[in-house]
Amino acid sequence: MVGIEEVAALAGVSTATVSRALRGKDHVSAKAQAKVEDAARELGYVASSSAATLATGRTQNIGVVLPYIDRWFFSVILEAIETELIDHGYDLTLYNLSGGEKQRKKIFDELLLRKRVDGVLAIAVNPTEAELANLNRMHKPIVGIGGPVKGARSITMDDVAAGKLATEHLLSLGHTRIGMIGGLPNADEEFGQPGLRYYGYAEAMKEAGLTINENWVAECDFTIPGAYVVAKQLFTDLRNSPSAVFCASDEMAFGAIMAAKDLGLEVPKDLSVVGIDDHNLSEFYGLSTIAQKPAEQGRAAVKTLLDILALPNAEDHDNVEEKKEWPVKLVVRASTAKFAKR
Amino acid sequence: MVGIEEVAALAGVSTATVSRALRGKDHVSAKAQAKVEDAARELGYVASSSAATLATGRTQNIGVVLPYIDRWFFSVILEAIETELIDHGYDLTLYNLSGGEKQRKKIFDELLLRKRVDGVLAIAVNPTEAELANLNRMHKPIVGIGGPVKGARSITMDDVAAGKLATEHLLSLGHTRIGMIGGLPNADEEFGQPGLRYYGYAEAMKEAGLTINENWVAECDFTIPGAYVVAKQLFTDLRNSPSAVFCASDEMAFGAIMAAKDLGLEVPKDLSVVGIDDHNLSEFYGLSTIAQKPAEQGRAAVKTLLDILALPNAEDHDNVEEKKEWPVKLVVRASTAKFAKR
DNA sequence: CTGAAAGCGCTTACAG
DNA sequence: CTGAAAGCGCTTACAG
Repeated sequence: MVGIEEVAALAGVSTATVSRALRGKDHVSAKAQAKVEDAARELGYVASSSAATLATGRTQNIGVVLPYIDRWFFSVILEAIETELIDHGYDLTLYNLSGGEKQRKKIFDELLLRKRVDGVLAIAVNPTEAELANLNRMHKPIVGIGGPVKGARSITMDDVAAGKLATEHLLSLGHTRIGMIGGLPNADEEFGQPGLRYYGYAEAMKEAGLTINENWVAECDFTIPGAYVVAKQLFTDLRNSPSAVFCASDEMAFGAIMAAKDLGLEVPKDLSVVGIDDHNLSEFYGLSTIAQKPAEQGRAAVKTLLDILALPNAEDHDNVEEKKEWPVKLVVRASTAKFAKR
Repeated sequence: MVGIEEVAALAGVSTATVSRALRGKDHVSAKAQAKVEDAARELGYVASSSAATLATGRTQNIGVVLPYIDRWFFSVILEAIETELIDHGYDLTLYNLSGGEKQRKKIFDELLLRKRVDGVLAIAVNPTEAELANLNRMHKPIVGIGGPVKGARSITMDDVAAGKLATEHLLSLGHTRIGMIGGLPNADEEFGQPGLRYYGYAEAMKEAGLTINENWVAECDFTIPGAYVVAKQLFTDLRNSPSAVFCASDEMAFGAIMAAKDLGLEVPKDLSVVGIDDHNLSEFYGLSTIAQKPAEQGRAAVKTLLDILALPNAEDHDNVEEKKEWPVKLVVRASTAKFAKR
């Protein structure tokens, strides 16, 4: 395990000069620079990050907290964040909240605070007041994605607007018998996104002067199989069923499309389907959807966080509430079409 | 930022006693223990991990290296590993290799060696000799999953056996016109799994005295859309097409099933399909497949790695080649049936 | 069982 | 531009 002393000895300079040369912060004579670089290379020297952290107070490490990994939105965003952090010389420590309350407590009360990370990225995780207070006490900035974080910065799309935009697309095509698959307002997700998307749907329907048929609104667990089952229920009576369905996620839309197919309904001739996400399989399914570009959201969040960390004063690292709205776009493909009697 | 000194002062003991009480390693009198715990709680003290690492040489952190996150196998295994590590008091630092050669070099030559991790878990990543030599120099154990690691321990299923088992299942049902979708032997994946699975298929066919029809073997990128396209090609001439297809992954099997459906073929009446993985959607698709249980593989790898790290002598941390075969099981569902003329 | 003190390996203000 | 030295905040062998 070669240390800085050995490099200094081989290069014939002090450890201070080695440190300066290798970090490239202070000026070092070209000659010393070269000697140090040669020595470091020859010995295969890599600085110990714990020693550097202890001396500087910076870990060059970001904690990422999320509730799932094995879901499209999360895995895409995680991959983008990781690449972006590495590019900026940061490591990523992963904290998955799937382990329940006890694990969450451990993560927020111990791990994140063990001076292990310089900042936190919270993906669809809403810290409690106490959790945030702890972070503030340590001057650890946190940036949220996938939902607004109370008392801190976040980047998130407007779920109500997304639901409304999707529904209005169906309305614009002449549909009036519009169902919805997704979460109802009381769903206990971290931010109630499912509910928010429902509100957008309800708002659009109301503005169009239409009433919602409650038999055509189905709660669902955001999975393909779940939506498949639920979608079939919407069509128990083909003489009285929706001509269009808004699904609160693309995966549910895939399930709905498959269910329709298996019932002998043609999409979009007999049924229009629109989702939210722009999943990487949406093009394959020809799904019209609301794109939310998670990879770009992730990169933007990394930039926000690193910009804060670049500020020299610790007070500037304090968390302040600041919502940045992420733009949302309708992508029209083959799963939606003008209403036609079937 | 409260440190150990403040806790010691409040508890009226030395920092040595605080450390001992909080780590629970050496014996401490019940009275001192209580005083320290109270003081630590009152101050919200959490030890600095960089200081602890510097003093002990242990980071309590494991580096996980993988080529993708946004793929079923990888996200499932990652989630399982993370939970298991947290349970054992370890953090997980994520290194995704999707950033190309330069990023890989940075990861293996700098990040992993910055004394940041105690050990490495490599998922479907095969370190080069030089990369492994670096790890060995630092006495960092590495355990591989999803492919054998040359010169180190690994847990991996036998891809040839899996391909053979899947093909034999089709043979046992009376099929002789068996196609395959997946990688050909020359595919440049890290370990050539695609090729290995093909060899299993070829071996089974040969042992059954059958020759392979090259028009029925299609290379594919392991995605659903890719397999959909390729599967349709297998059925350009329905009078002369396979009655069964072995797909080297479940996602490709899903694509094949959809393609068959869209062509008006019934699965399994007109076409039997078998995959490899036991993807979480396989039950939904009724897919017969070879289960490889990535979450369990991940947990087993964590156990192997932590067991090594628990050995007190640094030499015991050295890497030795040791392949542990992961058992594989055929799961029969609704996508395979006895051969029948169509 | 407990404390004083050395030491882990860096970084950086200070002095030159 | 460079070096000697203090200091970051823990842990642990040593002595008592």
